[in-house]
Amino acid sequence: MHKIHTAKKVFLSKIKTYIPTILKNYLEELNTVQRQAVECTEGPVMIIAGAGSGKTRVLTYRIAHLLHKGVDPFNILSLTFTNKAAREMKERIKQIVGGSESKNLWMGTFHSVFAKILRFEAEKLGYTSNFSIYDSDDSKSLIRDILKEQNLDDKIYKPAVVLNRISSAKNNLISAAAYLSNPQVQEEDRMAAKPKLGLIYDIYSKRCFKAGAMDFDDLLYKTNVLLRDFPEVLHKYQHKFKYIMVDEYQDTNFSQYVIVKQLAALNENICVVGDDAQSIYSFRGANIQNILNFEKDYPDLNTFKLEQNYRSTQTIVNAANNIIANNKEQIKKLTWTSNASGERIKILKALSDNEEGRQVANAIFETQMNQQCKNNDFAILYRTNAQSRAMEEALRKQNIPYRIYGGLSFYQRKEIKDILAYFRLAVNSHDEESLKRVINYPARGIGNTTIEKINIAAADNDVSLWTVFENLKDFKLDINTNTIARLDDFATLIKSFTTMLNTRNAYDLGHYIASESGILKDLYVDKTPEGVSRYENLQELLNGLKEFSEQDANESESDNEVEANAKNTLNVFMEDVALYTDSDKKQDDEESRNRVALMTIHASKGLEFPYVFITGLEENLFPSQSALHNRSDLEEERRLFYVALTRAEKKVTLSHAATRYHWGKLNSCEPSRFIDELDEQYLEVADSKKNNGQWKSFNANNSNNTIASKIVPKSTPAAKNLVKLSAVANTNNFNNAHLKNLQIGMNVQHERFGMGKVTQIEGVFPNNKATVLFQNAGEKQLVLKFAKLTII
DNA sequence: GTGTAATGCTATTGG
DNA sequence: AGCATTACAC
Repeated sequence: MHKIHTAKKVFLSKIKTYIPTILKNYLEELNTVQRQAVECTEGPVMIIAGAGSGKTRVLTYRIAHLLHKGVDPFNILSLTFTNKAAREMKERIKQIVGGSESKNLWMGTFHSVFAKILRFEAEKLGYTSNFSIYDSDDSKSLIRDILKEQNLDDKIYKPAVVLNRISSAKNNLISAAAYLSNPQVQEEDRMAAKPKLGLIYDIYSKRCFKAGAMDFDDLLYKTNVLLRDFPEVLHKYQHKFKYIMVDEYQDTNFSQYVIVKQLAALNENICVVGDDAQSIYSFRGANIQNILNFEKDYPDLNTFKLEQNYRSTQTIVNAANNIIANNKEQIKKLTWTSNASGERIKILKALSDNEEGRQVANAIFETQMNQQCKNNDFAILYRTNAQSRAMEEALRKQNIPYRIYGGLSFYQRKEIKDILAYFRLAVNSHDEESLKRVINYPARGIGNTTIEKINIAAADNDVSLWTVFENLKDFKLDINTNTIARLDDFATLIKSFTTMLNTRNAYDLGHYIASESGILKDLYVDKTPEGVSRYENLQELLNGLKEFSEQDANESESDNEVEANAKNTLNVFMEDVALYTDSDKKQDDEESRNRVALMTIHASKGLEFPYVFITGLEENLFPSQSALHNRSDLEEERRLFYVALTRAEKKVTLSHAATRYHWGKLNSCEPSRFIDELDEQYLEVADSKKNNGQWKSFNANNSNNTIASKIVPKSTPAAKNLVKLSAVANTNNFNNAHLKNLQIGMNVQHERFGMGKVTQIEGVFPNNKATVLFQNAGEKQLVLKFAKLTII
């Protein structure tokens, strides 16, 4: 108690310096525990924050509080899970303490913060500050090359699997040398019939280094190497980051854990925030033990548990607790809410994945008609990205605008990767993956045989491809003079781009490269719809460059000491671009924001929506097939379901389909065990679970027809079910039969919108829509089978 | 060396 | 089903 009091005094004394903005007393917006967590700024702190418990608010205010106490923003490091979260948090802090202070905070994802530090310290590791960042496609492509060169079978050494192995080695701080010399690891690989994994890892690392490139895991791994091998660097950052905060701590891996531990070792002002119940990233090395063991690392720890949920209804909170109670491993906590009990969870049963989409789209439409709400009040969540297609089609048919988050991101599109490869080459010509990508795109007569010869020369002399390029004559290659000339032209082109890096801004140079490389023309000429879309994407990237180039110099001025007057160049743009994701893209206008959100459950972490649809609740899909055979994987799937449920504020709707396409083949599906785990008291239809079991007998391998009676002969028990189900699905269609004779000009009464007049009718009953002009509510489009309308 | 047809692989989640 | 790589004709 005493501590809290002191902290408040300090805060009050500071008030004089921030007169206008401070008037809002942020501490009063917090509940007791939240406030304690905010005010406990010294020493190790762990905040166990249940879903919707105001975690972001606590983190934000804690930083604001530190600033008010007079801590220099340069001394605060805050690690978030996404760049978007960092941006939003910065924005809120700015509102509380004012802009000039918040700018200098170090805030971002592990990857972006430590990429920045690595660029600063690159020389110590033998890199230059302009190193490339390989994304996983680059990494896999490099692995494929290595396999070819080593004559290894890519069916045994699948690139994705190899990369995973390398990735988990790095995340556990095992170097290639350590990997090769560890008898246990070697034995493991021999047993798995993949004895060459260590060799591949070793070559892979060397090739990345030669190309001046780091992959995603290197950004963490090399940071560890830096802090381990250069004590003066460690000391520097230990002194710099006097206060460290880590969000979503349950999803950090060993490599991240060690970085944080090292940096915090001097001051021990380390605050981690997390929820073990929401740990869902073990597949990329996240270790739930980091949060479970935090107490052992810091025995004099202060722990705060945020257990009151401000987001969801009681039904949702209780149902989520009911689900997570099935997990064995967890920190005990009781999440509760004082919100209303709210609506029960609804379950939609569909015959096929397409029908599931239709039902979800209809339900959204219906909710929008009954409750006045916007498109962005809805989210459709799924376990795998492939499920988005059926949802998209259904939403398009209903004319409901939507936006897909994740999936194939903008920056992963071929045309974007192509132009970025040129940019990367301009910044770092040794970047091997970029060079291979565009050396003959657009086609300039440099074929595989020539590239192969250069490859061999580079490998024989242990230099990068670019070094061979730059010194073609010295390598005495067996290439005809014509081709030599083309190679020289290409090298000259790239060099000319490089020389312009410091003399032109990002947009000018980007546009110049797009046109000089021939990409702009190549995409412009293609008038197919896909080609047009590619051209538009390229334009969008260039627009982004333009915005970047025109950024107010003041905005970015404070960032760091170097490059005082070179903030708008292409190399600066390229520093972050590899770490951008779709959700980092700004979307300020109402039109692009007011859309139904479609995303995987993983991508929904940290977000909230009034209405949430969790789709594809089927065995082998959710929980995923690969999670069924061991307890901890299954528990992670269950935590994933917990995360999905707790995204919702008002209402959750679950859906599952009896059949689903998988690789072009129709499969039958059983409802998920997670539905059975939900207590019936939380479900809208009490008997909705009763007939689940009978679906097992349904086999739809030879049909893609959605009309039930046509699929299976009526005599079988399964057929009876189907008829019954389709009847259920159809009841909605006919409960508005009295509207069959609705005509233009008729006066009608709506449950919510009041009196109105029909101005237009389109479509055929019962799938028709009417446009009604209401006296008070304005013009509305109503689908008649759902509309709460009466003819007057 | 380039363009098109055939083949084969993929889809668990992501920075 | 959709995309990427490979095979083969020009």
